[in-house]
Amino acid sequence: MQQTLELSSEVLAQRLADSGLRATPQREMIYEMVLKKRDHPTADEVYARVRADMPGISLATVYNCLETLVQCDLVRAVHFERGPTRYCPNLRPHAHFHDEQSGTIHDVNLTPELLAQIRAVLPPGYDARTVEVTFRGKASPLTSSEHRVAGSE
Amino acid sequence: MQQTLELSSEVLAQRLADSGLRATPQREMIYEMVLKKRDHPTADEVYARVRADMPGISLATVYNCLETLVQCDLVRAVHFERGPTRYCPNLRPHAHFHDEQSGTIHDVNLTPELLAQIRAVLPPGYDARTVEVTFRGKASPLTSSEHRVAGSE
DNA sequence: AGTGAGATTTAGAACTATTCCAATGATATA
DNA sequence: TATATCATTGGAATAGTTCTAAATCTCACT
Repeated sequence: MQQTLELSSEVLAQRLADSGLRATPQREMIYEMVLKKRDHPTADEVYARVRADMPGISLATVYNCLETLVQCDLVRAVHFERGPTRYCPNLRPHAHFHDEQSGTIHDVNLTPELLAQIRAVLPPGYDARTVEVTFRGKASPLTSSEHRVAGSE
Repeated sequence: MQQTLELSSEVLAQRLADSGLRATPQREMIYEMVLKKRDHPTADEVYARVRADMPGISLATVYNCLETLVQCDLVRAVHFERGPTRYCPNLRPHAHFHDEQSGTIHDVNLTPELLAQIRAVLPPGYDARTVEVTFRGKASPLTSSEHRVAGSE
């Protein structure tokens, strides 16, 4: 598990610089927070977590920073159902399993092969930048704790 | 193309009855409207279309009826991005291609085989009721008109 | 046909999530 | 250090949806 071989703050600073943006304490804090707990928080949840360490931050800034992180390809915004946008720090190809009973979300790895097969259904002329796969159903309690990767509170 | 071999109003009445609900003019009208133009309208768009024929209908009723149709499995609610819920009358297994330039949505057929393969990535204990596949990208104009199945205005 | 129970519709208020805005504060560069 | 630009902030504004309470309709039963 090489998580901090490259410091996330450096990755952030680099990506921001690439887009002509500045590294600010708010952006760093929010990026750290989203990476730390690898679930799918809403802006409000991020706001709550960040305020513990940075009490003066505003909700507008949380929205701004999350949007910036999305622009820099450091997190992804997802919309599982109607309701608040959720932010996903997992950048590897994966599907989302939405447990309808608990409301939790589990990441499920996708192989490049399967992704290629899915893309193959597109008629010529369709150029997909991204592919999203979402399951909805129930995960039986016994296995859900073992396989659980991430979920909302 | 056997679209009205079984009258859609009868299908609706049956499904409603199955759930102990009544067939009302508003429910029938909204169901007809959604079937007639097979795109992915928002509640507001349905409201606008329905009002032409039924001027007194309220937006709340449109929301209520659409929700009822979703409960009866006659249409599906989809959320492509932050923004209004869209309603999809296509009940066959299909993916959605979201053209990022035009904002239009195209249905893309999915084979049962591919769906089975996708489901196969789930670890044991995960029981998926539904699978959703969404592409985002651009459809080149030449082919998009040929393959276009449905889109928002 | 009349009546009551419950289902349905309606208008508008309330609510949630998000964006906009104008003022303030921070930063990099000349 | 002045200046231009970028970023943050709080509050107002907006969009989409849900809630609420009253009016209306429908059905089953007389």
